[in-house]
Amino acid sequence: MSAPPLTWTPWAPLPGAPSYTAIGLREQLDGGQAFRWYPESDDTTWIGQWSHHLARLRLRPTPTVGAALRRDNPASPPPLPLEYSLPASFAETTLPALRHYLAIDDDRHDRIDAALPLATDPHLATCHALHPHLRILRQPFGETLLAFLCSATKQIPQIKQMLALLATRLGTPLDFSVSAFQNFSVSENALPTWPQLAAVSEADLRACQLGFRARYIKGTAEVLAAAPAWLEETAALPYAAAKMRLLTLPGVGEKIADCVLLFGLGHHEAFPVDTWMLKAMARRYGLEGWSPTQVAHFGRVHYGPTAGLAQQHLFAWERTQGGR
DNA sequence: GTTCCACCTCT
DNA sequence: GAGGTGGAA
Repeated sequence: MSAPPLTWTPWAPLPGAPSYTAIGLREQLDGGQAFRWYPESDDTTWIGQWSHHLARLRLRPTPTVGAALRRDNPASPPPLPLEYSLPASFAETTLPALRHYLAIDDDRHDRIDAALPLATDPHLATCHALHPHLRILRQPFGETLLAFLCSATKQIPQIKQMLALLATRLGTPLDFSVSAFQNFSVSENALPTWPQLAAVSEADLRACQLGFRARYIKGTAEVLAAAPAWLEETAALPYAAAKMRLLTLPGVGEKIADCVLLFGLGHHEAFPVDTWMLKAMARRYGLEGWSPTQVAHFGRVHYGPTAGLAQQHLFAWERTQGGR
């Protein structure tokens, strides 16, 4: 009855996936959208989880000769194709799930990317040039809600730590043996579902280093437990109506609602505004003194259906280049 | 309608 | 003080 040993499929190209630089792949997987991807030995190979899935991604390894040829321009290595490796016994279902998660062959992403107002918005064009292939992930709704309830006044490494603890202590084991994992930060468990969260005490949640967020997660779990179709019904609503429902949950304000709407429900008109974005829009767009709500409104009006992707580009640039 | 502060835990 | 929210002033 013990889980089978895990064997990985051989590394293979991921058809339809964009090419990334190491920096770009890090921004894509660990830049504030998702919190369950970990680099392996270097920053070109990552292992990550979502739902009951586990996957590895890497940049196609460069031959040594290639590295030598790039010696003249080491600061900007060329983008490399993405490769994947999956648990062999689940590859048949995980591969399509991975493609969906990464929005590969998603013409909606391609249309939105093409519709970004790069010609009339020079700063956005600068940001976009830094990560031309950055895309909005398509993450499971319930997990996205949990992740961003953890995110209040926390940095990415701390959010990842909370989610890893939640999975390890409260989640359901995956069908893999523990020894399969090469990175200790990767939990052998899925994240706890909302029914599972409703069944544990606030004290158990606090033991996952959630702090005051434990009360919000417990409260949200109770709301969802009292209305079993809550997530499903919310997922069926358009942006504004889904947002109103999310805002009724304890611990969900406008920023977290917009993150969940964008990363978990694919509502690209969402424009999450945190302190980084407040700073970015004040400095780059002259919005000094504007409130977060006002900046969010500006973003939705200015960028329309491309607001979510534009926000991710502006956000990435501000965090990594913003000192200039 | 806006502003201020407590809320956990760690850097 | 931190990638926020809720309640009070």
